[in-house]
Amino acid sequence: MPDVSLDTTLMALADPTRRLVINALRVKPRRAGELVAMTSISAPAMSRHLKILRTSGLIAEEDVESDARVRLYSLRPQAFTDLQGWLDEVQSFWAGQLDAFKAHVEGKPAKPKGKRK
Amino acid sequence: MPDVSLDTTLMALADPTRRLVINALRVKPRRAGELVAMTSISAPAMSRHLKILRTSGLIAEEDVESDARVRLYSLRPQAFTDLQGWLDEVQSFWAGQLDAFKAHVEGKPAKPKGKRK
DNA sequence: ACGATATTTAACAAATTAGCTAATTATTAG
DNA sequence: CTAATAATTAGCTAATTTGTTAAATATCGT
Repeated sequence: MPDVSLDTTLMALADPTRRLVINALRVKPRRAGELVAMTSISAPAMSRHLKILRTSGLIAEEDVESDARVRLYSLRPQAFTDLQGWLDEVQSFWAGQLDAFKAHVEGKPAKPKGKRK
Repeated sequence: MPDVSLDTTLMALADPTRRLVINALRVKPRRAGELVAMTSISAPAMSRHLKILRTSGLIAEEDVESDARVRLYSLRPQAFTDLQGWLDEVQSFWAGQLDAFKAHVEGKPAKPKGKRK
């Protein structure tokens, strides 16, 4: 079962090779070998990156009919959506800060001690 | 010169302690000591986390007039915005591939997965 | 000036990570 | 059947990360 927590999502994305994979899969699903050819790392190294991306829920693995040796990888939007949700939450602080800033500019030394809004 | 690249942003966010700091700063700016008290790590460890967050552009450091020993840390929205931009780009693949995906799903019933291992 | 406080830097150990080559598994093609 | 291909797992090493304690720096209160 994939671990779709924010922690594993961000950990999985915090590697340049894995983001290169993500960007490659944006265009279309790819085989592991294709992804190896796009980078300068070995097949085993790529395999491990793909495993991390898979268990973190960022990509999906799919078998291909014509050749059972091949695994096709593609993006899964859910994990990205969750991350976006967290980012939106974090960003929401800014609206609050803006209010305080406006109050400050308009004459009040905004010192938000209590909870607002 | 903060490094605001996507790489450092994600690397900085891919640590639970640092995200805890981010979440704490959502409410209001905090001193380093406050952040230490919220966690179970030592002050030096927190100091290094704050340095990483600062050099990655996610937080800002500010001196406080009443006491020159303390540093106030607060969120900076720019780095988050950049990350959101990247996420939106990645997500855009989904719209573009919706048709192909629908065709795939509707045209080819889920095939039995080959048993491996 | 002196001791206490807030934070950072230094030095080091433990854990994790990313890479490699070699071996393994599964499947295809001749 | 045998050789080749696609991908993964195993075993090892080097580099990086996170944590700790001790020391350093700077500032405050008396």
